[in-house]
Amino acid sequence: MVETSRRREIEDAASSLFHEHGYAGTSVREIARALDIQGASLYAHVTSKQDMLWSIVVRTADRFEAAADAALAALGDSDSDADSDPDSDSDPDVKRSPDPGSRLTALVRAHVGVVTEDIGQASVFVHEWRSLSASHRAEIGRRRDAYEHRLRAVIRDGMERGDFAATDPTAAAAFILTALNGLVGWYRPGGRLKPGALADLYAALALRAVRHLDEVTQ
Amino acid sequence: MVETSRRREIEDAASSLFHEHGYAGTSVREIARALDIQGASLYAHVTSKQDMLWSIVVRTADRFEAAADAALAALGDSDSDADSDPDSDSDPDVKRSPDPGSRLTALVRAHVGVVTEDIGQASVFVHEWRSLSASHRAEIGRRRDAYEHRLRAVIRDGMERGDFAATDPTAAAAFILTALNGLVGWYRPGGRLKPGALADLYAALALRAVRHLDEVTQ
DNA sequence: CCTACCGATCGGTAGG
DNA sequence: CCTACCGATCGGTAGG
Repeated sequence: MVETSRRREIEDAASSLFHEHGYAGTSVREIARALDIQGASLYAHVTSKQDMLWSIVVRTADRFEAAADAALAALGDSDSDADSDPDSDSDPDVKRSPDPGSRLTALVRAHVGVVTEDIGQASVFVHEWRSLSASHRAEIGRRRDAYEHRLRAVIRDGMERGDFAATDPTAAAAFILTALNGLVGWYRPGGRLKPGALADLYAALALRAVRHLDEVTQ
Repeated sequence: MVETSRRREIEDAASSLFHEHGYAGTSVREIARALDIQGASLYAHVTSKQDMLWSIVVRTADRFEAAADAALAALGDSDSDADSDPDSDSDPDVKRSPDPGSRLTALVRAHVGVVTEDIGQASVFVHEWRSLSASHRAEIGRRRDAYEHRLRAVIRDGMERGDFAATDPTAAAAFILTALNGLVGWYRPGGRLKPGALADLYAALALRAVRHLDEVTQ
């Protein structure tokens, strides 16, 4: 569909401008200029400025959730998907999840991957949700909460197993998640640190932040 | 001076609205309405909307820097101020600074204190610098760099002394600093976690993030 | 701190 | 995707 690819070009231009100047600080005409068309011509493809923001935010939320799902599924975590891996040789009644350290590492690497893959979209998702309409904001709020809850559950699990240091799971999850999201403020594609190296560094920092000092898992 | 306190009221109203809706998303008339005056009446006290933003940002930058200075000075760090503490009994030629772990803890606690003390101002400082005019943005950029450099220096020092794990000091400082700044997105005065408890939790998380696993300093 | 007002720009529509 | 245009709102000024 031609329409779909043009729509994608518009959202790409919009997300990079929203990233630079914010949603409220970007005019519809600036988005149009980046595409070399007239401001009014944009409305042949989108119904409103809010429509563009909403598409970008939803698509990015999808990407974050899919990446987290895939990362946990690759570990053989039966909680991460509706149907568990039939090749798994673990007894589902005894220990259904891999160790919390591995799960935390997987979640952090997945999150960093999504951010570095498209810094503009990730930045809009992280910063511009305040500009969403009330109902859209509420919907994204629920999805964010569920996403953060998953990280919190890993930390709580690690604490209960004694792998992680005693801390406040809510504060620890917020600390780590905001650090990961903070990447949108300083990561630059083509910079000194490549996405893979950043994922390694951030996974190590996040894991150490919650892990017991006397653990020598890595 | 009456004028100064009225000016402060205006900046308080502005920072809380900038915090909620962003600089570009807040109109001068909305700020005026919060003060129960007409939009045009604001210009008896400020010269422009940008002028309000700049005052808030400068004042908050001052607070962050002063808090960090005081925190390090209280440890007896001779680098933290122009004139060193005459009561200090440490030999300035051998080891002029306290251990990196204490310095990191002090900086984190100071930062969290500034954020929790006025979440609106801190939020504007963290999020709205993109809305500053070019020259103002450049000036704040330099001050932010210097502030972050100080944190980086502590981390590098800790690595060289062997107290901290091998990591990338730039990435580690950014990780920690963005986690601290992320507080403006979820800290709420009067919430479950009080400023003191938050400072303790965040200091522990930041310290563990960079510290060697086999260290048992705390 | 007010009323009255300014030019510029905003998001969006009509009609092709 | 264009030209032409809309009402609303923007930051800010004049003059009191």
